[in-house]
Amino acid sequence: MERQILHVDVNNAFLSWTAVYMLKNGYHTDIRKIPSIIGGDEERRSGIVLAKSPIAKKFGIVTGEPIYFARKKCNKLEVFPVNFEVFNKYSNDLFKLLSEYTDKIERFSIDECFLDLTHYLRGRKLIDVAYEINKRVEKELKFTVNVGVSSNKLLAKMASDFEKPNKVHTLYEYEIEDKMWPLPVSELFMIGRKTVPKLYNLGIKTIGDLAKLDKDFLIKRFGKFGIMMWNYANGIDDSEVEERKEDPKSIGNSVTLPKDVNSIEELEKIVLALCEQVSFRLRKHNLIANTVNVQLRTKDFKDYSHQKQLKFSTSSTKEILETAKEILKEMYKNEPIRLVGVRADNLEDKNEVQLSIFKNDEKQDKIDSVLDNIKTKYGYNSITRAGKLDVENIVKGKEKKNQL
DNA sequence: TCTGGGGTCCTAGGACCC
DNA sequence: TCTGGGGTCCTAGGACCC
Repeated sequence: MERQILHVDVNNAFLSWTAVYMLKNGYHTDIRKIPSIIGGDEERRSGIVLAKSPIAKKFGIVTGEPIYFARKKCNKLEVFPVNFEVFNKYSNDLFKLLSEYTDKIERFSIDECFLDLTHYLRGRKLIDVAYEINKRVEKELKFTVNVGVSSNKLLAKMASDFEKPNKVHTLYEYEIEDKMWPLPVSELFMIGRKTVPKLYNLGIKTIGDLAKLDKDFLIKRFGKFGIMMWNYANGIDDSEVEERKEDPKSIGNSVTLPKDVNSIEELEKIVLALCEQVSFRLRKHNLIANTVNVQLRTKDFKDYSHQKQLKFSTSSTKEILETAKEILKEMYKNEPIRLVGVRADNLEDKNEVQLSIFKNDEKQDKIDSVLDNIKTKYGYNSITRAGKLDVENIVKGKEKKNQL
């Protein structure tokens, strides 16, 4: 039985949501209608373009490029900051509206959802539901979405990426040849900037070129990734719409430093702040981690990371911090560091793990839980450990940025 | 005034075991 | 003399996504 899948994608999400929020709060200009972007903080060296208005796009501004470059392309460009509280609110509003149509709904990212309506159409046509969602979102939420209509997730997602904004598109199997195969291969989901030149060297320029290629050749050349590329180019995707994302597989926190840091003492303070974030979020999810990973980025953008397994899984700030410091000491080569990250991996559900008497440090658990309650109640920065104070500004506000 | 931060998944190579 | 082969686990790095 053919499945009935929709993909809903918010047009210029961060910019649209900011526009709606500002209009609602008395601002008279709709920033969607001027050359504008949502950008990071240039002084904190996180100044990249996160979203752009259609007019900004016409000036050649692309997502991900430094704001500095974007300004050179358009001197009238207006730059607005991110506000994840606002974004999460509108994201939730959208999810709520879409949940009226099916229980089988997957939040793919802050601004994208998949809906499986196979058993929820009640005699209606999928395309009619798609148009209704498109119209309702615009009318009730004041921002616009593209809706992709098809029989699997990949095709629905490719469809929603066709002409924007505020459009409904179908991409059924019989339409693949006409609608998808002529597109440049870079448009295919999962074909990124490293793969495009490799395919280009093989004479593959369009998705159609890729689809018609010998599957075994691709497997030999790209392994598992080759199978996936070939399947996607041919519109094949059996993956289910996941009603509920399982627990995260890792939890991390990283920060670009306002200035390069070249002292282990300074780095340790930053690691402390990051460990507090990571372990706090672990406990919030009721998860414990078996592996701690530390990432460093040098001033010339070389990334490296080291990890260490713990004897016993934990969510204790103290234990994660101790391990992270050990790793840092081992890997740090006395060079200017631009970014520091801490990540907890190999997560397990705390309730499902039989806690041994030795690893269950009840006293530390209690301290963490008291601190967590205060943080939850009064906001994350209401309480800090002694060493953290002078890096507060660096990490300040970051906990609010965590998408989903 | 140049380049975020949150993730997932895959691979190659080394250690170690039988 | 000439140094297997399969399997698992771990690590570091790199690809991709939004």
